[in-house]
Amino acid sequence: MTFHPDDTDRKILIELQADASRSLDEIARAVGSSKTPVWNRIKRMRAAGIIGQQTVILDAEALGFEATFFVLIRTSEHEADWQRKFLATLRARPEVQEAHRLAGDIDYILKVRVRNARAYDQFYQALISEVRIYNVTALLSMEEIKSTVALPL
Amino acid sequence: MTFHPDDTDRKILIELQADASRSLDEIARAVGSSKTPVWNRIKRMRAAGIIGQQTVILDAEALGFEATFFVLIRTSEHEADWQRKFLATLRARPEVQEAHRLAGDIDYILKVRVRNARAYDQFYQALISEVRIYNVTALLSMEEIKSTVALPL
DNA sequence: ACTGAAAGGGTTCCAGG
DNA sequence: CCTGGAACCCTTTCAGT
Repeated sequence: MTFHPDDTDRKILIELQADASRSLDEIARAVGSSKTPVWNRIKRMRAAGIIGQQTVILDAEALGFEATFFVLIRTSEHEADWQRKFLATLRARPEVQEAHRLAGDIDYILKVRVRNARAYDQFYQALISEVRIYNVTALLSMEEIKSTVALPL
Repeated sequence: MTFHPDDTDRKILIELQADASRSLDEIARAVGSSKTPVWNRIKRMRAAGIIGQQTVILDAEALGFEATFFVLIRTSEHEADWQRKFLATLRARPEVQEAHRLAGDIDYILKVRVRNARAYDQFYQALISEVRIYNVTALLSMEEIKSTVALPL
């Protein structure tokens, strides 16, 4: 199930991660190949789902999203039904940018991006009214030191 | 310093976040406008830094990045010098996808994406050998429930 | 598997309303 | 500030090596 990129594939992925707006010609030159082979490789990796969504990174602060919270959640409920509802809630809430189920005594971690602390409280109230949660700790980010979606290929 | 997108700007940003590979014509149709005005708005927002990097989301699992850790860090050192070195280390390490300075008794949180637990340990050993850290808790992700970079515009 | 070329479509820019 | 069009560049495909 794992994909094993060769050297050229890996270089292509690095280039696309860094700047997906460049032309095929530029990418081909950067990886030391030419248009058609690069195009075929990209097409193959797209079809295989290795290359997914093409998107644009927006300046969250400039657009007024000034508060990021990491939310640590402990629950006492572990039935399938509770979990299904919890996951559906998280996926439906656009302010939840990341959600992970964890090993260990904290069960879930969320990354929540909102305009301000009040918006976080509204999210929090909505969440605990929809599903039973045993314990919540919110960590407020004061400064985003680093943020990337690039994999260290 | 905050940018106030009008309705059309906001629609354009939503479309670009969802799929930046579509043509200007398609985006213009989706937001109920036409090519030139949409092009001018995108150009303006790019120049202002509202629209940043254009990138591609890769399938981390398929490429063999099977372990994600959230790392909670407490430190006793708060001098400018220590902090400068710590930040430089984080920024230099490609396995660190996110790093935030926090309010409260946990000082930093990192999101670290690696191939396996052993690679995490190598990162951890390198980190603590470069900077003094008082206390570290690593939370291991068992399941990525949700992951998006889109802002809830 | 790569090269080169050709057709169609897209981006970018500009004149005019 | 929008419309429409023109020029140029890119993507996509295909035949040939």
